[in-house]
Amino acid sequence: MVGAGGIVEVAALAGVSPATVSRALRGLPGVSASTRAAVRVAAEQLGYVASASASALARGRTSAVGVLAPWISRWFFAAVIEGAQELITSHGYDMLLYPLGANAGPDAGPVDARALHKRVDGVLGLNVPASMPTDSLRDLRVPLVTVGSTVPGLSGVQVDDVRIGLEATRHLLGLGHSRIGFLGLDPDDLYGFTVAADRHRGYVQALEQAGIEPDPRLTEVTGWAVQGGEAGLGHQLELAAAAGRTLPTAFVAVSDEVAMGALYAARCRGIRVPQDLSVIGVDDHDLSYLFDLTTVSQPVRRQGRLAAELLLEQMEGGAAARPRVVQIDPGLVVRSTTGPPRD
Amino acid sequence: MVGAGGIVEVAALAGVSPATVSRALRGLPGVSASTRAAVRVAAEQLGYVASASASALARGRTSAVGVLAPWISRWFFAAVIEGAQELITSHGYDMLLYPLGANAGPDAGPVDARALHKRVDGVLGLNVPASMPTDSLRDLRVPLVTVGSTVPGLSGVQVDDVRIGLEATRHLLGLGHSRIGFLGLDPDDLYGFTVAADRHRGYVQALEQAGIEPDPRLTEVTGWAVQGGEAGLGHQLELAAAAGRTLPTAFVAVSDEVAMGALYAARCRGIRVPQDLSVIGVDDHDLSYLFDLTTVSQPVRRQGRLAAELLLEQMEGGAAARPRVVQIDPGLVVRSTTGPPRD
DNA sequence: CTGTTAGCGCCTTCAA
DNA sequence: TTGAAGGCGCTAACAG
Repeated sequence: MVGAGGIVEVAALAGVSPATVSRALRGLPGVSASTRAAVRVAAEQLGYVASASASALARGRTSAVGVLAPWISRWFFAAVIEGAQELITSHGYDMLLYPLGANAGPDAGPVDARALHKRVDGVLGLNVPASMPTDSLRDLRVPLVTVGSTVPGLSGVQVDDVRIGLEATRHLLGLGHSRIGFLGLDPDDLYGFTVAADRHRGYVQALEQAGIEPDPRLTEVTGWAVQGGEAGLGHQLELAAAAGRTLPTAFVAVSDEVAMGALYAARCRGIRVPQDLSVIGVDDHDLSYLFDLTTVSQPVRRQGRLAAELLLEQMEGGAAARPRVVQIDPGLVVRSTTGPPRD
Repeated sequence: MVGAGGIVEVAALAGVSPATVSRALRGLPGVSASTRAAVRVAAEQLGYVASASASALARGRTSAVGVLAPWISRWFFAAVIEGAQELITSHGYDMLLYPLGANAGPDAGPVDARALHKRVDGVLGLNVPASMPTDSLRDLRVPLVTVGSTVPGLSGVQVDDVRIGLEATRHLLGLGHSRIGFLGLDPDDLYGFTVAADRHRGYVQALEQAGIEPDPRLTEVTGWAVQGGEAGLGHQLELAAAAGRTLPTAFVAVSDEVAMGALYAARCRGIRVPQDLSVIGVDDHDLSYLFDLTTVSQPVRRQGRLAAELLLEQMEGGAAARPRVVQIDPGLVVRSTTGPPRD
C-alpha cells in the first residue's frame, strides 16, 4: 500500500492508541497477542513504517552507523565494508558512507566529528589518519571502531603491519635473496596513517635481523595505486642503470595493487618473474591469483565483519563493553611471483 | 568544544531566539550581518551542529540519499558510487548504502521501498532488478535515478548494452574472426537485470549482420566474477575437445573481470593470446591495462557523477524537473588481447 | 529584522 | 495490558 500514513492512522485502524502501536510493532512486552496481531495487520495494510527521523529524535538514537573510508574503489576498503555490511544491517542499523581524504573532494576538511555524533550511533573508521584522533576524536561522542589503524583506548581490528613487512621480507630472505627493495612508502604520509610506514619498518627489521644493511636507495615512494608500483619499478631500473648496478633481485610491495603494477613494468621490459625478479604483495586481493602473485594475506572481509561485531558490542553493550582490540594474523600465500634469485 | 548543546543554548549565548539561530546558521535571508556573526560565534564556541533527525522531522526532508547496489566490492559499483559521492555530499546530502541482492545477506528480501522513502530524499539505483520497479517502485515516494538499467518514466544514466555487445563483436569480426564465443550470460538472470542478456543480444546481432549463424554452444553462463570467466573458458575447451572441434578463435566477455578469468584460464593451458585466442571485455576496469586487455569502455565514474546530477535535479528541481535519460557512448580501447585469427 | 507559537511523528513516562 | 500527556530539537508561519 501507499505507506504515507503515520502511527495515528494505524492506531485508528487497529482501534488502539498510538502508544500501543509503537509497542506492538517494536516487539516490546506488555502487549496482548491479539492486540499485537491486530496492529500488525493494520500496519501492513497501510504500509506503515515508522519514520526514522521521528523515532531517532524521540529515542535519542539514530539507528545508523557511519563508515569513514578514504576510498571505496580500492578493493581493500570495499571488501571491508562489504564484510561489515551484513551484520550492521541485520541489526537494524543503516550505513552512512563518509568519504575521507582524497576521495572527499578538493576542499573537504577533516570529518566533522561534532556533526557525526548526532547523525550516527557508532562509527567504523577505516584507516583513519593517525592525526585525526588528536584533533577531533573527543568530539565524537559515539563508539568508534577502527580497522587498519589503532587508537589507544578504542576497539579495533588490527593486523600487525610491522609483522606483515617482516613476513614478506623473510619469505624473500628464505628464498635466498639479499638485495631486496621496498615499493610502497606513502607520499609524505598523505593521509596520516602509518600502514605503509609500518610495513616498511618490518621490512627494515627483517633485513637487519638477517644481518643485511638496508639500502635506502632501494625503497620507493609509490602510494597505493597500481600506477605507483609501475612507476616505482621503473624508477628503480633507472637508478640501477645510472649507478651501473643491477636491480635488486626481489621487491616487497606494500599492497597487491602496487605489486601488480611492478609486475606489469617488469613484463613490459622483458624482465622474467620470478627468474630475474621476485615480487611479493600484501592483501590477497580478489584478483591476485590471476597474476600468480605471492602475497601476505589478511582476511579482509573478516576484518570488516569483526569490526562490525566490535562496534555493535560497543553500541549495544553500553559502558559495560570494554574496548577490545582484535589482532588478526596475516598469512602467507605462496604463488609463483617469488622464487630463488638467479645469482 | 563539546558539541552536545542544542539550539537553545546557542540562542541564549548569542542573546537571540532559537528561530534566529536556525535562520542565521542556515544562511537564510532576513538576518542582519551582525546578528548572524554573533550567532556563528556562539555556535562555534559551543560546537553546535543541528541534529539531523530533528531537522529532518521539522522540515520533512532527510538530506540523505540512498544508494542501492548489489555489490560494492565489484569495481564497477564502487567506481560509480565514488563518482557520485562528491556531488552528493557537496550538496549537503548524506549517503546511505543499501545492499541489494547477493550482498544483502541470506534472507534479505527486496529493499523495502516504504521504509526508504521516509529515510531518504532520493535514491540512486545501481542495476536495480528489472523486476523491482513493478513490485515496489510506486511505494518509493522519492525520486529514483537508475544506473545500468532503465525504468520508463524515470531519470537514468544508460549505456546501450546491446550496442556494447555489438561493438565488441564487430571489433572481432573486423579482425577477421568468424567463430566467436560469448562468456557472460547471467545465471538465470539471478538479479533480474538484463545487462548480460542485452550484451549477448548485441553479440548475436553483430554475428547475424555479418551473415554468421550464432552457435548457441559457444555461449557460456558465467555470471560476473573472474572465476566465472575462468570456468567458462575451461568449459568451452572441454566441449570443443569432446566434439572434436577447435575452440572459437575469439570470445566476447560480458565484463573485464570475466575476460580476466578467461585470460587466466588460457594462460594456464598455454593458449597464446592473441595468436591462438582473442578476448575482449567490457568496462575498462582500473586494472585492465595490466592484462593488455582490449575492452569496450564505459566511463564509469562519470556515470556516477551524472547520476548524481540527475538525482539532485529531481530532488531539488521538484516537479519542474522532467525525468531525463542520459545516454553514454561506449568506446573501444584496443590493447593487445585481440588480434587477427591464426587460420 | 526578530521573536512567538505551533507543530513535525514518535516514544516514554505515568496513571488507569 | 492499555491510554493520555508531554517532550525529543528543530523549523515554519505568523506577528511584531
